[in-house]
Amino acid sequence: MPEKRTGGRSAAVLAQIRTAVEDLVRERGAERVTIPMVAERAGVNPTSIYRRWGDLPTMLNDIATYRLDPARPLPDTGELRADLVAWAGEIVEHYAKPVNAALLRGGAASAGETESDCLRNRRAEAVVLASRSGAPFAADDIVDLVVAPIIYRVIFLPWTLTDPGLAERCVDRLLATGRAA
Amino acid sequence: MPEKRTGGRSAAVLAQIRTAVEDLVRERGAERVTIPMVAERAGVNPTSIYRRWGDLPTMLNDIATYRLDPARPLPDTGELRADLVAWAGEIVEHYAKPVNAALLRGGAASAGETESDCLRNRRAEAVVLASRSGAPFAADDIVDLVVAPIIYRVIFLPWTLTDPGLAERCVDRLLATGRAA
DNA sequence: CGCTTAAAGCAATTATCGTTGCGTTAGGAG
DNA sequence: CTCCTAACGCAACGATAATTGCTTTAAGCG
Repeated sequence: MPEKRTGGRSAAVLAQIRTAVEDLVRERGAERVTIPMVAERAGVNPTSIYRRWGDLPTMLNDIATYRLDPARPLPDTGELRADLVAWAGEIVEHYAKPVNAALLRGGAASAGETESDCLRNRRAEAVVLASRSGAPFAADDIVDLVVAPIIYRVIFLPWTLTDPGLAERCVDRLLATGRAA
Repeated sequence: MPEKRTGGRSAAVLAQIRTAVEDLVRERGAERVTIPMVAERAGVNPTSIYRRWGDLPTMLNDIATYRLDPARPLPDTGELRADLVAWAGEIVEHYAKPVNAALLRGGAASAGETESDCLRNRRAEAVVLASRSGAPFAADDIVDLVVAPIIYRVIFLPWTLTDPGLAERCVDRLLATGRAA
């Protein structure tokens, strides 16, 4: 049995590295971060990082993936629109934090080969929400009409994220399209 | 008169650098490209690049900006839907090329401070198209409903760009929303 | 509680990046 | 054609990133 060692010191090191990455990425932006830098901030030897991930983009992707809530409960008020608004609001709120936005941008740079875990999760959530209410629209519609506009703003127009009506507007457009179809 | 020297050798060097960047970015992804690398591929001295752009993100942004047609004529068939579909189709087609997608991702990494020229142009085009037909919807709607879904797919789901109905679907959603409002 | 060995630390080495000063080439204006 | 100088090439340097061999620590298993 291949023994793997995920706990104890390794876990501690990993945690230190994670917070170091998050701090640095927030302070300087994903691309002005280097591995030795992270190592120093984390109080860890650079070698450990090189050996574990090999490469900075790889590491960033991994950290970014972890960052988003693995299995949080989805909103379930019984009313579809309210659920969707709450869900979209969570996404907006999450990426309104500069750390998460920076990590997303960093991840975007090396995305494109396989769908990043990051967004696959969102897609899955969308499917759950859609099917729960008898699926008046496809998961793709949710992605196109809610996720995409939000993520686009996060990456390219971050200062528009404070707009309080954003989530609602996206959801209403989605519902309108669902009705029309 | 500030003499500027845009032709001859400088132009040749620039062209070599451009194709080198495009090749490398396509081959390895924007994050794994370095300036010395580009210089070698271009058969040019690294110093020239450092002096011209200063650093890599700046250079990538500049190349990417150039890449998208600076002042091409917008489609004008007289019919709104056709114009929009053609316009959206152009964007899809443009970013369906791996080079352009990779450059966009590279730009995304350093975006967020100021709106990248890249997307500002698109926004401007959207305004023109909207106002031409008596503006049944805001520029923001075009961005949210057409640009965002496309760009989102370019970055995170590039393999879905081959979908031939994408542009039309986005435009139709936009028109539906316009009617509803 | 020991054994085994995965993972972290350490140190020395190599590779690579980015900078700078200076000489060379050639674009553009007169 | 000639002059001026912008832009490129070259070479040397300092700084930092990445690699590698070896040692040390401690996770997971019996």
